[in-house]
Amino acid sequence: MRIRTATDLGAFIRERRTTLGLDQISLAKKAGTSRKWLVEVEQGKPGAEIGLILRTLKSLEISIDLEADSSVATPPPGKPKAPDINSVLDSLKTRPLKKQI
Amino acid sequence: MRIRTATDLGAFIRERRTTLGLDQISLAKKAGTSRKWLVEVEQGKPGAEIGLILRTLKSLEISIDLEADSSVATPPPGKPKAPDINSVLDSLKTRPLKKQI
DNA sequence: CGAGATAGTAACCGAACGGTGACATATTGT
DNA sequence: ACAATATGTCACCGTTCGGTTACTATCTCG
Repeated sequence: MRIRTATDLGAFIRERRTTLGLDQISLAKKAGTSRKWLVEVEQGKPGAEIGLILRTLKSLEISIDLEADSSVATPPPGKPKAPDINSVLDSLKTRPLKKQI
Repeated sequence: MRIRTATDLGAFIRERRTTLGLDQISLAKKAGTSRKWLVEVEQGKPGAEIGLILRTLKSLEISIDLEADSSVATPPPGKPKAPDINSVLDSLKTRPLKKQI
């Protein structure tokens, strides 16, 4: 996926996370960060630095591409995980089942 | 170029900058940042946030690719710039003409 | 040699970040 | 209905970041 903004980055991370069947806590722990930070990134909040990076690359006309290494779900060898239909649906809906009022 | 560390990122930015015949001040101004920050990034100093981003993407097995949009030097239309042989040499040497002692 | 340009470095400082912990909301399963 | 899980949000706070402003070193050109 071509990344242009912090929102792009957040969307891609979230999509990949749900596809892998991970919750925010698990990923935060894996990455050595906090859930708060992950929430902000997934929402596209441009932290100071990432904003500067994106602007710099733009100034240099450099494009950023992110790619999930293995097609759909490739949990680290040894952890089958079996993300069933639910996680796939989640990744499609990003969680719009909220209230619908 | 496949980006794996902050050092990769810095090297790529610096290479692209010199290829375009820009000095740190010009790029910093273009990107809306400071020369200090640019120096640190080019040296591969992983700011807090970029480190987290890289770790997160790694945790999700996402790969990052950077690509200079136009082959060699494509200054924004209207600014020919004409980077002569010198900048090309610079990009090859990264500035090892220092002292050589 | 001297002037100019570019890059690396340092100290200072206000602002923003990132972590922690708690709470609210929403969805799922029993 | 209830508990459990997951996400979003908030306040607090220590740390670090990023900008500014010097100063130095190196290289180039006249």
